Amino acid sequence: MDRLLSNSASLKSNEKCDTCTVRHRAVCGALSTKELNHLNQIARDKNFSAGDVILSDEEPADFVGIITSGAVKLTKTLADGRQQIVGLQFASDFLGRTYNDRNHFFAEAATDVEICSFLRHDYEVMLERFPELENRLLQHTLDELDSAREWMLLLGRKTAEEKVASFLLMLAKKSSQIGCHHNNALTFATFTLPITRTDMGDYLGLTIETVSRQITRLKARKIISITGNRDFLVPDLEKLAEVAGNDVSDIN
Amino acid sequence: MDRLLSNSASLKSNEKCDTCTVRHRAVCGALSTKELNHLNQIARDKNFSAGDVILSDEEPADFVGIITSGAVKLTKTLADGRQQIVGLQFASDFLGRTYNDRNHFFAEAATDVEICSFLRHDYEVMLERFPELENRLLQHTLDELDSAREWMLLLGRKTAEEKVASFLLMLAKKSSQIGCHHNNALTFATFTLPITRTDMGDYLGLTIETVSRQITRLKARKIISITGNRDFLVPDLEKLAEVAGNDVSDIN
DNA sequence: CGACACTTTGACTGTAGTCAATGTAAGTGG
DNA sequence: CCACTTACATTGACTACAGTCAAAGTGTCG
Repeated sequence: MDRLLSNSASLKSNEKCDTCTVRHRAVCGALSTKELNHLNQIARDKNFSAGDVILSDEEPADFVGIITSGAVKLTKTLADGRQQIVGLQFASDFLGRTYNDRNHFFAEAATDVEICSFLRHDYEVMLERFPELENRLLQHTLDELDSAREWMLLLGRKTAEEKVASFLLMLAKKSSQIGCHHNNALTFATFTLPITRTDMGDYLGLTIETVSRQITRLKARKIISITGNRDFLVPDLEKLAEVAGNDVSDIN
Repeated sequence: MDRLLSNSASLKSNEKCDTCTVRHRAVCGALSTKELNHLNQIARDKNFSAGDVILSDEEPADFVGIITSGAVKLTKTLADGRQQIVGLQFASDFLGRTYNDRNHFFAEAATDVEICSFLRHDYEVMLERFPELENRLLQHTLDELDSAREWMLLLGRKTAEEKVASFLLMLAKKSSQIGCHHNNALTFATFTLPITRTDMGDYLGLTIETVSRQITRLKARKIISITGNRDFLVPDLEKLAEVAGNDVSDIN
């Protein structure tokens, strides 16, 4: 602990957890104030600029962490350069692989990113010490698995139009979680794309041209409208959901 | 417990765990003999015939379990009937969703299936009581997430030929885990398809016709040969891996 | 043997990919 | 302030890979 306390500049103060914007949504929300204090002691902030590689599949990662701001893309690449984004993570998401020193993907900062990080080994000790923390991580991992499987359906069976609509719908729903809820019947949404068209293609298993064409079509059909370059407005989420091809039971 | 003990016919005896073929690979491998005894008390065997629905995404599932024999496919379906298999599970895999009474997919028996099952609530109590068990479940879930992401790369970016070759390679590797290891340099493999061509298509995001054509091509190129109808022989795994487009670092 | 389910093969089509050019916006330096 | 660069996005013409529709082939079981 002395080792960790020595660099006081990058250490988080106790109050930092109290004012943390993601605390309740993140895995640490499972902990009591006292327990949180222990975690606090070993946490340190890391900052990345858009484009930075946060984790590589080549070298073992020595840390894990919770994203406190920004967007992170998890990518896998074939030998000839074809790329697939296998996960997009935002504030409050857990980043990194416990119990395995090898990642099977890259994590890249899609925007500027702030991470509340822990040395992997130290964090694993905490997991052992606080079963609630491990339980919360398990639940988070199960949710991620559900999302991954939802995306498998999209990649394997949806058309280009449905793929693009599904992605925009996902962002629209995410933004409304953070922004204001209208009286249960949320009908419209605005949001800003956190990633480029190329990334959209890599996330949806499409080329950038196809993504662009589908966006143009959705615009022409008045299902979306674009203000500025990356700012989207969806006037009727129901209509977008219809195009996305989700059946009623879908939550994601 | 009385309630559970009453139906002695379907109860597992203590010895059953000792002779269990999947014990060491499954999540219960984390437990000591004494702890295992507790789990044993609440376990009961369930049997399903090929085609049976094991879990539905419509009704909440009240049980979870470990597959002791057979193959289970996890499926998701769009409103118009397009289907995607989002996971294939075999002996020793954990089936079901803890901490959530809603499944987001169907689980269907691809072959006849035997499951060592637990009431979901009872199992969650065990998870709380034995942190090693929960830890093992977390690790299993993390591995499943890794596999799901590997499959996202396949679905989003691989060609039909690469998809089929990847699937066959996966089965070949799985069979050699169960069968005999040759002195580290395993060059050939034989295995039996656990699923139909239709299922292969649903797993790979292809039509049955495309799957069939690609298999014919691989046969013509002598990369695989088929004995009987579902029995495959791969003379040179390296060559198959090359067609599958996996880069060297891939483990799965 | 016939019925049925599953698989293969063929001819044709269509969706998304490829290649190429143009458009747009933000930033740099003369 | 304007020309220039650079990165990102859109649009167009053409192509190809996988999908669709249809028919024939194979194997299994009663």
